[in-house]
Amino acid sequence: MRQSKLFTKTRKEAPKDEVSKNAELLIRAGFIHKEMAGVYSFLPLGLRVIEKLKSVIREEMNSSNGQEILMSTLQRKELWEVTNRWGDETVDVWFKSALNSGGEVGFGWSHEEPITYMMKDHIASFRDLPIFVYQFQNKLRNELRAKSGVMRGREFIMKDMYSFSRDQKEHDEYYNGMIEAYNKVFSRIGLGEDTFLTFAPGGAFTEFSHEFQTVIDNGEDTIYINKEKNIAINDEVLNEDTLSNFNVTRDDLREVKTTEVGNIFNFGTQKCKELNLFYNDKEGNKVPVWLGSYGIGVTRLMGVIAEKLSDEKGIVWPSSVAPFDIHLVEISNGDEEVKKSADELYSTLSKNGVEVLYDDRSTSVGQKFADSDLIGIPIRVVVSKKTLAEGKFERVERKSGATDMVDESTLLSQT
RNA sequence: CGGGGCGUAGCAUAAUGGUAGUGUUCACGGUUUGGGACCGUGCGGCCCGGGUUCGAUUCCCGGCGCCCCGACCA
Repeated sequence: MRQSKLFTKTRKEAPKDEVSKNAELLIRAGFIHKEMAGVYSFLPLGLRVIEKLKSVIREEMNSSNGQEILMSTLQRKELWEVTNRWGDETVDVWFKSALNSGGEVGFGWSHEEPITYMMKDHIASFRDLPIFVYQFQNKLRNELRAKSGVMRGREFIMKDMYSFSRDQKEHDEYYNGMIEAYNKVFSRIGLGEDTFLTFAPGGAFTEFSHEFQTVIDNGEDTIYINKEKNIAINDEVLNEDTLSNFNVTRDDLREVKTTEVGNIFNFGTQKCKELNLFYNDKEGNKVPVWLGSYGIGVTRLMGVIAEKLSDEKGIVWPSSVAPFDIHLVEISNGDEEVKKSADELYSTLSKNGVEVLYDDRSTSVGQKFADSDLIGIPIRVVVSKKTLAEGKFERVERKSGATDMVDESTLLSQT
């Protein structure tokens, strides 16, 4: 994409109503626009990051036999009344609205109830199971206090997967496989080192649920970790019992601030019993389905990455989720030869599937480099009189600043 | 929801009971040209409602919005 056509502008200063680093950087670089507290729109660069994150997650979900769907945002009141989760006393984040034709609907803050109910259409026999479905959906939650930029919003994009299994064994197998899939996701998007599978409060059926917690300075959760023993425990469940369970003492653990980027949860058979989702086994017995739910906060991930993987100059996107592969910057100052060389490189790279943001604007070098650092594409390629004279292109790694001179074929294999 | 803070131009920031200055962005002209370059000209603003006052952006009351701490967080 030619940057001269990109409608978004960068800013030197962050708006005063944003204090969180993620929102400051994402707004300054033109990735997102704030609509209201806790609600952000995604601009071209931001949307590209979201789509990259989605495709990494999608690949791992598909590898785990997940089938992608898209459920509605509007949800039936009656469904949630069945499980006693419509009332504001039980769920305090509901957005609700009245239908002009009468009745009331809810805006989905979760999809466990609707999807379980929907599966009644498709699950009748043990032959129909297991089923694994997922979606990327905007969740709407009437949070009392939105905060920390895109980290805790009232509207956000979430990947939610649901597993429907015949029995506990089948459920556990998938659940454990999903832990592996999640680890792959976080590792692929550059958060693997600092993301921990964390034991957290369970529900009525299990002692623990599992959260994926990423270490971050302004995190809203506190967990206790021991890297050597590969143990992470949410402070909500840190007690003597838990400690002895894991055969550690408090002194073995280090306290860190984190944010929850993923959560996997075992519902057992309760949800399906409540919503009357049963199947017939081989003997013709009516058996309740096992439900598991697996979430990843996609927009929150964007914030975590922007915040964690950044320096004083701007964002440093990992290549797996960067909005473009290469930031091509021409320093022609009106020199036709330089301009032509950059144009040609842009065209060749684009034709060969390299995603390039081409800074073809007639603005100062300083402006271009500052914007480039702020936007944070992993590789910058500079075309100037200097590089033209050498017959090569200058390649700069955003993360390290490492610079070398390369030819076109090297850049073609840059993805 | 409890506590605290803040609403001035697209963004950032100042002063003021007598209608507002600066930086940046933007437009135009000129000089520059490997790190947000310089000079000049120009466009553009006091959150909403009520009160006090001859006069309110300023003081008072209410509302709305935003941020932070806490509580909450499937």
